Parts: sequence; structure tokens; C-alpha cells
Amino acid sequence: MSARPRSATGKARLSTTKVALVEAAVDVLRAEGFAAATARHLAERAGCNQGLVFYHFGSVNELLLAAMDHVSAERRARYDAAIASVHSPSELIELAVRVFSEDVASGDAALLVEMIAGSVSNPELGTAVKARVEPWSEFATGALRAAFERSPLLGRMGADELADAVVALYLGLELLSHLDRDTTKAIAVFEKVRSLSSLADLLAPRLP
Amino acid sequence: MSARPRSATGKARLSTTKVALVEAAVDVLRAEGFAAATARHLAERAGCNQGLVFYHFGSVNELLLAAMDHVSAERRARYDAAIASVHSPSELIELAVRVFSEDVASGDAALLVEMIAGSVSNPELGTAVKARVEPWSEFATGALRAAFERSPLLGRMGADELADAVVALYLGLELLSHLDRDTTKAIAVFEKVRSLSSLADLLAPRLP
DNA sequence: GTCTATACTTGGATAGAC
DNA sequence: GTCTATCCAAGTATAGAC
Repeated sequence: MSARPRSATGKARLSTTKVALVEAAVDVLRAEGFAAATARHLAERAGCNQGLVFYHFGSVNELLLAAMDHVSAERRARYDAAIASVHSPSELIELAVRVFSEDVASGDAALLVEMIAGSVSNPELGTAVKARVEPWSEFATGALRAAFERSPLLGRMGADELADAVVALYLGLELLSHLDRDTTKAIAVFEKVRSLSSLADLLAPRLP
Repeated sequence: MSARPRSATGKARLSTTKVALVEAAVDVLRAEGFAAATARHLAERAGCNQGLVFYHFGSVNELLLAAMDHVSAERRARYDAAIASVHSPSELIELAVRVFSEDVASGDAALLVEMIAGSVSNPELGTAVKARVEPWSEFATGALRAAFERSPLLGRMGADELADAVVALYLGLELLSHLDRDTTKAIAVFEKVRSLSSLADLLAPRLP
């Protein structure tokens, strides 16, 4: 292993090119989809040579997974920070609506959908993607369990099934939004869900 | 235009090869996804030459759209037949759960998702796919409006938003099922929705 | 770490014989 | 209507110079 390049301040940093490739992959997956994420196109976006995709990541798919990890880490930090202030079902719904709206607007949701749909034709990639999606289902399950702890709703539905339904709704609304090239539908559904928040609180007492 | 080939009985029929290509496209989209739907692979499945894709359809994408139309027609006939016997919200939910389960099991849902996700990288294909998805949203809206006509639920939610949410749930559950290579989650959510049927009837009187 | 060059493969699409 | 042959573009991946 050679020494890492260092910035003018002497602080260690990662290879700029490697980071640029990850960011290019994020951009392309968000805006142009899985099919457009080729080594040549990605390298062009990153302003470097095509061969560096293989030098740094070994394969295009590995770069794509790195891009997934990159946005996952950002999203997870954002979600964790937001969930701390949730103490009721309606607050959880408010939060969910807000982060979903942000993810659809930023393209993070699109990236996720493209990786899932794209990995269908490649079993190996599929299992790697699956491993990266599962934490989100678990996050949703935990958040629902905490917020609806004392609600009779989960007795009927089950936190796991409700979490799966929420994740599915997230992914499906993203598909529809991308098809329309317009987030009107998703926002309308989100707003309606938000307007049901008050109802949720009626069914569950406020947590301590 | 040359005369159509005729079977031994003298009945006019479409070119067998053309039909075989459509069926091959349906199979490949269902099981292997958009990325695997290449002219060569499709022709191999259909047992004919690759050049015939372009002779019969002009391009791969046109063949894919023909495949979409083929399954859409079948699904629509199935849905229309089933909707005739629906006279209450709970019956509509039962029906929805049944046809969704069938579509996920058969792969028709996967075909739809692959075409939507795949068309992201091709705006022209995207608009063609969009035109083929819209009838389904409209079908859902109409079915919801009819079944929930007298229910206070739609006053809160709106048939359009509810229809979009239903379609999104359908597409999202398909994505999760394909990722898991297993329909357990989707079926579990479906069953939970079904168990809520009785609740829906309490909120809406039975239609004449 | 990065670039150029290149080998190899696969895919879209067309021309022409049958 | 179908096949063979072929062209061309685009993709993955590697070797070797700098």
C-alpha cells in the first residue's frame, strides 16, 4: 500500500478520483438509471479515464454498490438524527413524509429503485443489493414499533408487515414519480397521509 | 402487404414467429429483467433469427412494448371479469389482493416494474410506458370510486390519491418480492390488508 | 495513480440471398 | 418471411508507459 495523498493542510484524504467516481455513479444512477451506468459514462462524468473504474473498484457493479453505500450512509445519518425527536405516531408520520419527499426530490429514492430493478438480471448483484436494503426495512420496523408501542393498530397489522408496506409504498411512489417526471402524485399521497396523522394520535396515547 | 399465412383449417392467423417473439419478450422481462432483453437473447428464446426482431418490430423497444400490450390485454380482461362481481369495499379488497397475488406470482408485476425502471434511461420509451401504465391508475380510481361511493373514507383521502397509493404499493411489493426472490413479504402484507376488509364494510353500507 | 492503447465481447441494425 | 453475413457502436477489462 502506498501512502495516501495529503491536502495542503496535511490532513489525510482519500483519492480524489475514487471519490469523484462514486459521486459520478450517484449522479448517473439518480438521473439516468442503471442502464446508463457504464464504465465509460461514469468515468467521463468523473473527469477521469475509463480504466480507473476497474483500478479502483474492480468492476462497474462494485462502483455502483459503493455509490449505494455512500448515499445510504448519508440517509441513515439524516434518518437517525430526525427519529430522535419522534415521540408519537403523528410525529413519526410527519417525519416519514418529510424524508420520503426529500429522497424523491433528491433522487436517492430513484437510485435505490434503479439498483433493485437493475439487479434482477444479475443474481450476484441482487444479493449485494438485498443486503443493503434490509437495514432500511429494519429501521422502519424499529421506528414503527417504538412510536406505535401502545397503539391497538399494530395489534391488528404487525410492525413487520406495516414496515414492509411502508417501504413498498416508498419504492412504488418513486417509480410513479419517475415515470411522470413529476412528483405531484407522490406529494399528493404524502400530504393525504400527513392529514391522517391526527387520527393516529387518537388511537395511541402520547409516549413519555 | 403480402397475404397472411393460413393454418390447415384455412383460418387466418398471425405470423407464428411474431407471436413467438412477443412471448419470448414476456418471458424474459418477467424472469430476467429489462437488461437481459436484447435482440439476440429474445430471438434465441423465440427460436428464430435475431434479424427478425427488426423485421417484425423495427426495434427491440417496440417488441418490448408489444409484450407489455400483450400482458396488459390479458390482465385487463381478467380484471374486468372479476370487478363485475364486486359490490362492497371488502369485496374490492378481496379482489385486489387476489389479482395482485396472481400478478406477482406470474411475473406480470415484474414485467411492469422492469419496463418502468428500464425506461428511465430512455425518455422516448418512458413516455410510451407511461401511456401504458395510466389506464391501470384510471381503472383503480374507477373501482375505488364505485366500491367506496358511500364511504366516509374517500372523503378524507380522495379516490385519485388512494388509487395512486394502491398502484404504488403494488409496484413496491413487487420490487421487494423480486429482491427476496420470494413472495413471503408481499403475501403477508396482502393477507393483513385482507383481514382489514371487514373493517371497510363497517364504514360503508353495502351497495344495491 | 493515471493515462493511452488495445483486445475482446456483445448488442443494434441493415443488406442480400433464398 | 427467414436466414446468413456483416457493419458499426458501445461495453468490459487488461497491459504497459509515464
